[in-house]
Amino acid sequence: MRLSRFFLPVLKETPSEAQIVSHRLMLRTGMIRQEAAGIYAWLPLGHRVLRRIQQIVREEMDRAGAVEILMPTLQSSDLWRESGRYDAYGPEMLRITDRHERELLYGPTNEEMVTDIFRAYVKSYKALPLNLYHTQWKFRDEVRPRFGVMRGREFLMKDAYSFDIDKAGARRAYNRMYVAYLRAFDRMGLVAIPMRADTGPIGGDLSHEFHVLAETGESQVYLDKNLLTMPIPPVDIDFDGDLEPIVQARSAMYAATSDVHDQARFEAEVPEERRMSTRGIEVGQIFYFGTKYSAPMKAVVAGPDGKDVPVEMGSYGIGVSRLLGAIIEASHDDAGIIWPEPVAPFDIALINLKTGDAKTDAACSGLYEKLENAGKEVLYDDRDERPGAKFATAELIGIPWQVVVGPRGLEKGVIEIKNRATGVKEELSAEEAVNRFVK
RNA sequence: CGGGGCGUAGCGCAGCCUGGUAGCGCAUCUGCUUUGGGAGCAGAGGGUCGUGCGUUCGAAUCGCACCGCCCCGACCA
Repeated sequence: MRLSRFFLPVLKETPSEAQIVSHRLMLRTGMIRQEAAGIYAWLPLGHRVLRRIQQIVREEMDRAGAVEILMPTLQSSDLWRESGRYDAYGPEMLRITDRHERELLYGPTNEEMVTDIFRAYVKSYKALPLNLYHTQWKFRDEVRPRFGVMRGREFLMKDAYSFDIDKAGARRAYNRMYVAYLRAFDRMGLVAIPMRADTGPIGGDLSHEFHVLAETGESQVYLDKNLLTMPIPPVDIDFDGDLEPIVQARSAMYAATSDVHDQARFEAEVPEERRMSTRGIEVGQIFYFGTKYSAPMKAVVAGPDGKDVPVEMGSYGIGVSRLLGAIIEASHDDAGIIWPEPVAPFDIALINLKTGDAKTDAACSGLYEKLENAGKEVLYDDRDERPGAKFATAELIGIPWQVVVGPRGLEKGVIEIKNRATGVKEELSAEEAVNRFVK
C-alpha cells in the first residue's frame, strides 16, 4: 500500500477526551473515530489490526474443533423471555421496537439464540460434542463507557458455545477452549494469564478469566510468577487427546482477580518471591454453565439409553475489539505503538527519504514490488514529506520493521532496516534486505 | 446512577469573570526556499461560539432548560 493512496488520518495532537495510552494512540494513529459514547468507526489502520486479531482467533477456534457460524445482531425478545433473562438483564440491554411493535434487542450475548439453533436441529448424543462460535458486534449499554475500545458499548466479540451430553464431556470442551485461548493470546504477542473467576450461582471450578497484565488494567490481579513462563501448547497439540494435565498444571498455581482473591491462601500457596500483584485487562472468559439455558429452553438430546437429557453447555468469549487496546497497553513507548508482528497492520514500513529523487524512487519501487510479491504487507511512505515526519509516522503507527531508503545510503549501496521494538538498525544491500524478510 | 468538569475552525486551546459581533498554535491551500528524525518565509481559505428560550439597544460572554462528551465512584467482554 502506498501511503499517498492510503487513508491514514494521524493526529499530531492528542484529542482531549482520551485518558489512557491505548485510547490516545488509537485516536492519534487514526485507527478509530468516536461516533458516540462507546461507539467507534474503524478506520483502515484499526480495521486491519481488528481483522488480523479476528483471524488468529478464528484459526485457533477451528483448530480446537469449533465450527464458525454468524448470528444476527438483532434478536427477538421471545427467546430471552424463555430463558428468563429479558427482565433480568436490565437497562444494559438495548431494546428496540420494530414497525409491528415487536420487541427486539441488540444482542449483548447469544446463549439463547445459539441454544435455539441447537435445539432445532440436534436431537441425539451422537451429534455431540459440538461447539458453535461466531464473531459478531455486541451492544451493552454501559452506564459509563470509557477507555476507548477497552470499554465501549458496541464491541466485537468472539463467542463460542459448547454442547455435550454430560459433565465429563463439557469439561473436555472447556479444556479445549482453555488451550485454544492460551494459543490465541500467545500468537498475538500477549502474556495472558488464566485466572480463577467467580462462577456465580453455578459454582464449580470451571470458569476462568484470561487477563493481560498491564499497569493500566481495570482490575487488580494476584498471581504466581511461575505462570508467566509456562509453556504454550504447540500448534500440533491433539485437541482430541487428554488436555486435563495442561489445564491442571496452570490451575494448580495461584492466580485470581481481586473479587475472588484470598490473601491468606495466596500467602500460604505461593512463596513470597513468586508472589506478584499487578493490574490486568480481561480479554477472555471461559465458563461452564451446565443446563442453565438448555433446561428452560428445552434443548435436549437423546442419550444412549434413549432418554432425553438437557445438554451441558459452556460459553467462551474473547473481546476482539478490546484486544486492540490491551495489546497497545502492553506494547508501546513514548514514540507510539509497538505492534507484535502477528497483529501488525503492516509488516514493513518502507520509508523513502527523498521522494522525487529518481534513484531513491526507483530503489523504493523495486523493494516495494519484491516485498509485496513475497507476500509481505508493505506500507510505502511515498509522500512528499521530510524524513523526520516519515520516521515519526512509522514509529507512531508501530510497524514492526522499517526499511529506510535514501540517497546517502544508496551512494554506498546500502539501505537501512530498523526494528521498531528493539530500535536496532542494520545497513544492508537491498538484496540482502529482501532476503531477510522473505527467507 | 451519584459527584465533578467541559462544549468556540479538522485538532489543541484563549476570549466569558467586567456584554459591543471572534483570536492563537497545529493542520489545510498557493508560491518560493528547504530535504537523513514531525522545516522556514510570505500569503489565503475555513467558525450556526452545542441547541433553544429569555434578559439587553446589543449575547461566545448574563439567566433558565435541553442535548452531547469527559473524569471520579458504583457496575461490566
